[in-house]
Amino acid sequence: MTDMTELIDTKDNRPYHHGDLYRAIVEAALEVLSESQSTEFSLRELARRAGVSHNAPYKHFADKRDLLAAVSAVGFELLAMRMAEATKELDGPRARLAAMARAYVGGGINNPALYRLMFGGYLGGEDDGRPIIERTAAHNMKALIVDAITCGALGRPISNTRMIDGAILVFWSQMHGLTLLLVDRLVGPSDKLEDMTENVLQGMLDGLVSSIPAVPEGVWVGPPLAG
Amino acid sequence: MTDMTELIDTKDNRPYHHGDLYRAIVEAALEVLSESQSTEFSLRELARRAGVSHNAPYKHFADKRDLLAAVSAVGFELLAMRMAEATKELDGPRARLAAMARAYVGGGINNPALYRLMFGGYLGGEDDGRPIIERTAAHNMKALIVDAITCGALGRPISNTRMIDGAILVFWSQMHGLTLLLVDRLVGPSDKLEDMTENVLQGMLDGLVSSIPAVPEGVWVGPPLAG
DNA sequence: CCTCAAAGTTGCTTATGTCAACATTTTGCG
DNA sequence: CGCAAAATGTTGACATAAGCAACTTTGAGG
Repeated sequence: MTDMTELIDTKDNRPYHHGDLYRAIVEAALEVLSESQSTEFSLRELARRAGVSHNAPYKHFADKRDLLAAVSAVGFELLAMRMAEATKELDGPRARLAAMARAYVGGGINNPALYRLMFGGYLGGEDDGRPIIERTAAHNMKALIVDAITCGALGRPISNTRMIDGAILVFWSQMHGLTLLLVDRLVGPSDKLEDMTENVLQGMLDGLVSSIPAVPEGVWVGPPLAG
Repeated sequence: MTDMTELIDTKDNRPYHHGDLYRAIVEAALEVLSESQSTEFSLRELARRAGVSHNAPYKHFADKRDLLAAVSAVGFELLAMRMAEATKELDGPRARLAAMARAYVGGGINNPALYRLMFGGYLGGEDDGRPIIERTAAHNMKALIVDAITCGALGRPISNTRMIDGAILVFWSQMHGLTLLLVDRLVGPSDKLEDMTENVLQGMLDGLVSSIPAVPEGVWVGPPLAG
């Protein structure tokens, strides 16, 4: 269990009535989410767990969507930490990439509901322009992948951004897809996760080493930054 | 727009009070789903649209989850049709696989909420053993991919089931991941979908042609059949 | 015809999201 | 220090939803 205490973005730290409701609510949400594996919990339930009245959370979150966005952001931070942790002691860029892949897939399996929430459209809100926070969180995560690739995970250092994006696109979709198929039990069993990841990764990296498909003009890879 | 009239699995066809509420409700759900791009509509809303009382749907669906499972099943059928349609006139197995990939990704982009619903855990219900229907629907879809691969999409016919599953695992996760990254706008823009699909597909197929990673012992690929 | 089960209806209970008005605490500032 | 304003939290209310129960209508089959 990674310690997530530092992660939650408390707007301020002055101990008030409750002390730190914002954090308490987000933590409760993470709890309920991983217990029930569903986002269909109620704000009131979270309030109850935090020992406050049913309307207190509204002083910190505009609505449920807003709360879920915050949870999603924490999820991205956790995943990024997992990936950073997994690669910390590793030198070879390829080994690092492989470790990241394992961490990525493992993180998803570990808490499917959180993973689905993170990638489930709560950060796409171009429509109502609400959540910006988790975009940057997702972006941080991407940076880790970029790093491994530029440093030569594909046999040589890469600097052409089109190619970097191309490689990331392949790597990321592959891992993302594998994770979700595992999460949704369309492939499995998930205790063979390591083998499967290794397998898929191996093939993909071989393919990338022989030819990196540069991304077409105008394509972006990674969450679009605010604006 | 594909005609989906035939797809919906009406339990029986006797025209009763309403005539065919089951179908009407599922159709309403598909409508609302693609309009609102959210599964957070109410059964009552569907009942309203179908012109029946708020409780009528419960004669056809045990609960909301059950209804969503049925919708999900239709989604799989639609996707399978799209894929079949896209490959109908094509001979070369590789061209067929590419066309299927385009259809798969395109189908997701076309109705993100439906796609998320399909792959969003409503068919994993080992926990409560509810939905079986959509598993087989998903399975039918897989068959199309198997076909293309066994027929030589990777340069030669493949018959080793471990290798077939390995190839499908790679192909499927890659397409699935790409689709969801596009759907969630983590990569884009989605009007460059064709280019990106082609790109990713190209690299992946090249990789597969040179070496097909056989799946490890005990791994399954595709929805586990009932039981 | 007449009975019965399927299909649909009305009404109730409990729970939720969210708004509004009110109470309390903290902070910032003269 | 002292107080006004902002930040937090509370109570109450409203509209709406899920789902259960009891009742009514309708079509099918003996």
